Amino acid sequence: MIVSAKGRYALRVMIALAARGGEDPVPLKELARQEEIPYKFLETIMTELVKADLAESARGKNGGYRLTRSPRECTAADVLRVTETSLTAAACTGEDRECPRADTCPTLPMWRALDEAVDELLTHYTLSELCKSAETDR
Amino acid sequence: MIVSAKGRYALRVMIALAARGGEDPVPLKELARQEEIPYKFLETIMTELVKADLAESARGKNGGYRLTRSPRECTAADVLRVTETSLTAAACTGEDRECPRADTCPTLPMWRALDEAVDELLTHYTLSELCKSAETDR
DNA sequence: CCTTTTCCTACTAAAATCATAGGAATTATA
DNA sequence: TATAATTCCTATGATTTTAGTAGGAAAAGG
Repeated sequence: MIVSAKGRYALRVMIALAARGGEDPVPLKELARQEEIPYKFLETIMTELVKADLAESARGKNGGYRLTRSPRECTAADVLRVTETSLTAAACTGEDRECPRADTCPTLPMWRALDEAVDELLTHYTLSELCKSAETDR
Repeated sequence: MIVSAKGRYALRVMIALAARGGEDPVPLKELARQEEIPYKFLETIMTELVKADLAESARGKNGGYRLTRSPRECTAADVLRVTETSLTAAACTGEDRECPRADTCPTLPMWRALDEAVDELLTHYTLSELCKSAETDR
């Protein structure tokens, strides 16, 4: 499975926030209920999204979360890069882990192509588009 | 990480077999050494590839493994479909696990698009092409 | 019969994934 | 200023997946 539950939850929540339009912060409780995501798990997810500056929080009564950017300027790739431990196809394609076989590895070009294809596709989906398809599809 | 070590090993071995040209079966011992893959782990991998009819085995002395098909008719997708528990983006996109939210899920179309993109790319790489790029690249 | 090989059945260790628990800090508002 | 609603922080636990190991049975060639 390419995308973890965490990533799917994160995307759903971001889309839900986008659908709300934006002014008032939405409390976690409400998001968790609406999206059927375990409350405490979602808490850890929101923390990551806030740290990554994709969402911002307001503490205390009437607090909650909202997006930092316009839904048109936030892509699925942005979100998933935060939640997924790795979006790259193979260990060898990151900057960090260069495997010793890299020079002669026959599969490396394919992994790179795969990375690129995935990245490009995910970058094409913005939150606002994802909102729209939820309305119009089916 | 999209592709497991098992899948990367499997591809490397299939490419190695393709590179040999084909008549004589290649013993596991030799493949494991050449490709630097743990012997016993590779054994389990080969079992799966044989069951999936991508490779065939010859037991006993002078035995080993060889490809069942021409390298031109075996793609990376064929190999990875055997080794990866799931190549689909999200749990909801398989035939088996239809999540209850599928009807209104805003992300489902994207997961489907992602699945298609990955599949198409991996289907374009045949073993024979992967062999070639190992020779000509760099 | 001996050697080389695959085949079969189990087991295990480590890592990642998916959460849960409990309480402290902050804020609006009555 | 008390209270309720909220996020923030730190830690822990359960389950699943991944990656690999162990030991020997079965087959085949010479």
